Amino acid sequence: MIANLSVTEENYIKAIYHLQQTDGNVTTNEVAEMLHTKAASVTDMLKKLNAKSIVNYEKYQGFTLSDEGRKIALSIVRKHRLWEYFLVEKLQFGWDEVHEVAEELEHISSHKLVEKLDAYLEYPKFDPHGDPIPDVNGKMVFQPQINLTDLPLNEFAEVTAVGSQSTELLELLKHKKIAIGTKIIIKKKFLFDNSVEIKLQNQAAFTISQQLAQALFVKKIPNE
Amino acid sequence: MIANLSVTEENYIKAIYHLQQTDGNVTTNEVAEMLHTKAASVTDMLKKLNAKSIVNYEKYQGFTLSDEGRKIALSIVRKHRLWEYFLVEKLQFGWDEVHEVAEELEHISSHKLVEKLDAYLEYPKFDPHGDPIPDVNGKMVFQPQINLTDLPLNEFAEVTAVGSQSTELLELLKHKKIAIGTKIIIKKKFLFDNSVEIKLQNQAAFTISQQLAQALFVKKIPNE
DNA sequence: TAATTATTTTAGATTCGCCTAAAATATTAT
DNA sequence: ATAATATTTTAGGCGAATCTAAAATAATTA
Repeated sequence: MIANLSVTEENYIKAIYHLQQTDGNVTTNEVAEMLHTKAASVTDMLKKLNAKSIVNYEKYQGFTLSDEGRKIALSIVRKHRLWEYFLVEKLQFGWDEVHEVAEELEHISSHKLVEKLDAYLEYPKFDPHGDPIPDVNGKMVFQPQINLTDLPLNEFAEVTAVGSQSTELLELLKHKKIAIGTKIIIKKKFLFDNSVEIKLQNQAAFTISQQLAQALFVKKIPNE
Repeated sequence: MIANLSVTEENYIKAIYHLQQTDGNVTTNEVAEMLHTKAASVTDMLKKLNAKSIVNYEKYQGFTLSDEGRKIALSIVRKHRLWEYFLVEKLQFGWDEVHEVAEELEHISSHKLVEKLDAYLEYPKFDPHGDPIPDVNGKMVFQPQINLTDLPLNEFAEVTAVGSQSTELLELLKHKKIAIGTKIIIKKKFLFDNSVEIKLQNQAAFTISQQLAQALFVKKIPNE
């Protein structure tokens, strides 16, 4: 069913999928930027993926993943997040160092490997960055979560996900001792620069920038 | 130190290494056959690897791996065998189904991954087929082993390795219930076709072909 | 040793993914 | 509505890895 695809093709499919998730509609230039390539190369690939019925594409009219394309994208995302979980939980990698390795591992083709890995890890629902792991059918848990900037003052919450996997962000989080599962309260919001004063368990309050607050997603938890 | 190599280059290096191990000197045609490609393609690659000082090559005069080439080959073999061990020991794969998956996994580039995997597996010395796993410096345990056809009658021995990873061989071994570690005695050798009658623990004796006997390597063990 | 055969290498194409530069189309602003 | 700008696509080329067919060299045999 799932065709034999090159690593390059898979990377394009994944990029389109992720851009579709945030942007809604995706442009040639956005894909080019995400893959550090040029628009002309993207057009070439779109024609190829269109011929394989992985995207619906008409020139100058934009494109979207087909159902088949989405299925493929989900299987790649599944592999990526399972491997990340494996690297952190079993091999003791830091959650800030697994993304690149998983970028390679996600292209290993054996279906049996993925299913056995999933079983070995006991079917995790979220990866180390808080992103949901699609199951074998592509279904994933929807986690009701809000941006930290939208959390009301003095409400208890827990970090559930981060907005990107950039090493810069992860380095900062590590330094601030913020990770998935960290309990957090907003004590104050400063309108001048939209920075927020937060407090973690057993720690003095401190202030984080608007940019950092926007990169954090949380879910409310019952007050203790 | 270890250059950035394409998967294809790595596969050539590995092929040359393995052929060197058995044959001593390797020919263009042998490499072509092993990689299911043509002699002309091998020549092209030899020129490329020569330019990178990975092989010593002079046209029409044969070729060998350089020290650097051997180092690279060992690191690929190390990864291949560690992954095979992981697949069998942790993910419960059958030893007959891991070879192809490991062919893909061996090209994952992260050094840190290999070392952490090795630690996680507690530094195994042999892969599931009985082949030694090179350590981080390329050193591996030499296992004194003999071909089953050279085992004297009625001496206790234990299977330590198999001569190939072909699915055909592994299927046959599975059916005969012969695996790494199986205790074995030769009861009789038949000169007509060089078949041998063997006996495993708690089993009636049976006869195996010359071809199968030649594919089995054993070490003698103290009589019980 | 000379001729035949086998092996290896070169020459010239092909496919994939990429590029730059120019053309086509769409969007935005005047 | 037209002009200016931005985006996307085409055209043509390049490097990696492959192929087939032909040429060069080595090995074998008569």
